[in-house]
Amino acid sequence: MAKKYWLMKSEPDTFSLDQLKKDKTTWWEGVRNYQARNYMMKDMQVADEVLFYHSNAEPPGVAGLATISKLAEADQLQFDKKSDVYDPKATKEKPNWFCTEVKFKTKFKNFISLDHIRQNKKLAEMLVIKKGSRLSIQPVTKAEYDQICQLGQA
DNA sequence: GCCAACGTTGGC
DNA sequence: GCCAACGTTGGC
Repeated sequence: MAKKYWLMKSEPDTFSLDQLKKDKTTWWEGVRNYQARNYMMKDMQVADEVLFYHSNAEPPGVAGLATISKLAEADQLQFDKKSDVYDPKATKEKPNWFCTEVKFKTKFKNFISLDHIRQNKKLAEMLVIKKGSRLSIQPVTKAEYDQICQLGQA
């Protein structure tokens, strides 16, 4: 299957690209949106490329790159009563939420701010700049991915 | 199955 | 901290 390209949002106060660099890999836990979950469960493949996006940040934007390192497995936080993303309806036999493992790849030389994306005509179709697009995992095209890489590493 | 109320996201 | 946009919940 052809490689796919994604944008994954994280709040740097919660989990930043620098943290991922330190940890090397992380399970992308805590997603509680079905559309985002389905992307992880059904569409993501090992070696898919990821734009690591800092949301709720100053400024918001793409901080660097990651890759998918493992296919989706049950999100362990759904079983953890102390977690604020605990799901009482989920059981180990029938988990409700899944997440992939994400591996650090690159921290950009140039942070690509949301503003910067908006100003680039080649990136005009990206979901992240569409009004009200809150989805925390979004597909991107290869062309968009390549363009952002080029800007980030120039 | 509709839809109003409510909660969350995330830029500003 | 505000609030627009959107997703989810739950009564009917």
